[in-house]
Parts: sequence; C-alpha cells; structure tokens
Amino acid sequence: MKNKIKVLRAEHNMTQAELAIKVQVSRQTINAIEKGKFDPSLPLAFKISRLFKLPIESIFFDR
Amino acid sequence: MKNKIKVLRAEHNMTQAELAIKVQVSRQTINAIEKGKFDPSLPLAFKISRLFKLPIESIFFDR
DNA sequence: ATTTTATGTAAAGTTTTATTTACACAAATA
DNA sequence: TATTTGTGTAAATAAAACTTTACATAAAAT
Repeated sequence: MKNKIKVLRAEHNMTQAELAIKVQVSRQTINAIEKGKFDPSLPLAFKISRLFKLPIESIFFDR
Repeated sequence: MKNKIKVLRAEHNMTQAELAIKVQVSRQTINAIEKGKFDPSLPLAFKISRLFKLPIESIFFDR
C-alpha cells in the first residue's frame, strides 16, 4: 500500500520526527510507512488522516 | 474503535462467513472485529470499505 | 571545517492482528 | 425431534505493526 505522507509532510513543512510526535509513534515507524515497509494500523491511519484533515482514501492507496 | 459492519451485513443480507470469504479473512476475524476485540489492518479496512462501497470513515469510528 | 538536522536502515524485542481448530448454543428448517 | 445454519468464544500459533537502541550519511547551518 502506497501513501502520500512524504508529500503532505513537505506541504506542511514537517519532519518525520515532528509527525511522529504528533501522531504518537516513533520516528522509525513514520519512516517505515513512508518507505512502504509496512502499513499503518487503522487507528494510526485515522490519526494521520485527522492531522492533515484529509480522508484516509486520499492519503493511502490500496491499488 | 467501533464499526458498523454488523449493520452493513444485515443490510446486505450477508453472514459473517460470507463476508469473511469476500474479504479473504477467517470468519473469526470478522466476528472479532464486529465485537470490537481488535481493529482490522488498514488493507482489510480498505477491502471492507470497497465491498460496501462506503468510505472507511463511514464504517469505522475512531471516536 | 565542524556541528547540527533530517533521513535511512538494521537488529532484537513487544504488542496487535489474523489464522486454525474446536466447541457451545440458539434459531431456523427438514 | 433431529439437523443445519449463524454466531460467540477460546486457546495456540503465526504474521504484521511498532518500539527501542544504535549507527551511517548527506545536507544545512554555524
């Protein structure tokens, strides 16, 4: 599953570490998700979605 | 995290077993998610969302 | 030129999600 | 009444998400 987190971070001038703190995970977790190493849990996807004020479907792509 | 899967199943006249087959998980996984024992993975949430043709946010509720 | 900041990555370990097998029970049906 | 169907649940296990610690590197700032 791909995602637009890196772009959204750039648009919001936010580092991986800053985003990690805001959604309460480790920086490595954000990095891994951005790099496609694994998918976020549903609750984490919701947190990211709310932070950027965008629907989950417009941030994460299943296909 | 709560969800409306049981209601959506009812509306679509679908058993837990049928839904399980359609989204390719075990019946017990569907039951556990309906009963709130755990949250689905993001890919599974997407599958359910596509099946019922509804946004993830209208099926799953973080708060 | 040196230090700081941001990112990438790796290994070991914990927690959460999902599977498999199995059984109990109620309601519908034969 | 006996059987089938749908649901709830449990224990053992596997797989995936996430943490922690740690190190490497490139770019930006001092």
